[in-house]
Amino acid sequence: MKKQLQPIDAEALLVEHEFKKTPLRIMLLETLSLSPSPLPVLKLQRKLKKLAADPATIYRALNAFVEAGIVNALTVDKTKVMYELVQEKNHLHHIVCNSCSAVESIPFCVKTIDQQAVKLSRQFNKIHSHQLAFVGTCRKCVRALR
Amino acid sequence: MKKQLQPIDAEALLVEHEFKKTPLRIMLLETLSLSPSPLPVLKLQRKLKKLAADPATIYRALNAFVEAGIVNALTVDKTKVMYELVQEKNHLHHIVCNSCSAVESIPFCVKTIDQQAVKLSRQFNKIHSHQLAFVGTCRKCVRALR
DNA sequence: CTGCTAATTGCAAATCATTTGCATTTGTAT
DNA sequence: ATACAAATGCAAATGATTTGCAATTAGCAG
Repeated sequence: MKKQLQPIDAEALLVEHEFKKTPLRIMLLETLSLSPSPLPVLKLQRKLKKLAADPATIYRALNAFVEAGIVNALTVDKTKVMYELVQEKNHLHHIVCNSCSAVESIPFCVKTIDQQAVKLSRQFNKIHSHQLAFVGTCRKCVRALR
Repeated sequence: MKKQLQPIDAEALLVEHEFKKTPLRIMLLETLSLSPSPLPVLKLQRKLKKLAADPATIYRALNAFVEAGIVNALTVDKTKVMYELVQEKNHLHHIVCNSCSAVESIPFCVKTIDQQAVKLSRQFNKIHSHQLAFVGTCRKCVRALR
């Protein structure tokens, strides 16, 4: 049972977030929405090569999307930043190959990890480690911010 | 009930992993072992300033430790790499403030996340998101490697 | 304790992904 | 169609991390 990839309405998404609809941004969002796993910048550049897009422009677009909460930037190891569309079903869980760096998104949430972990490890052969981080605001900052 | 920090025997650890016992490495491991949370390179540099250690040396030591499995490199957001000692009780879970970037290690494992999540969010005020990644080896690579 | 050898370090230069300034182009509202 | 702000391309800047190489140091043998 493979996960069905829903193509998104990139233009609507851009309008919703008050971005101008440019070819690069549209194709960027569509590319992300059609990928079964988070994409590193290099792969995005390849996918967008028809547009002869400047790296700077791609970075600017990605950063703007992250800022707007449309896209999630994922960093599993030091050097590898990957981007993925933020979606309902997407709870930001991933599994990464420590050999070839392949990444898969995992379609379940923390709440059910326990039961799924076993299946998961069979699919992926072997899990060596995992990393979990919560992001929030600590009390000190909440105080400081008001 | 605060977590007790156990100072480690840095010299023994170095010997065990066939590293030479140099002042920098000893202090580096001790610093990491006494920190309640993962430390970014910048803070490590500050802590080691008595030794006037060259950044290159610190990076080399950290990379060697990570390679040896003594230290874990944690990257929560794009630019911030942090290092922490790998310890029995340390299951590589963290909570990060999205305002000041403070990081706390979380003393429980995935298996009990469900029950702990509530307490956790009270302590930390508010959790906006979380990120979980498993690292392992995919089938393709297992095949390729033999 | 002394000397030997390989590992470690400091320094300076190189690297590489990402960011930035600025002039030009493009999208959108009027 | 026009105007203005936003987006882009290009080249240069940035900044953390890495690397080459010569000098130093730790560990070991005698």
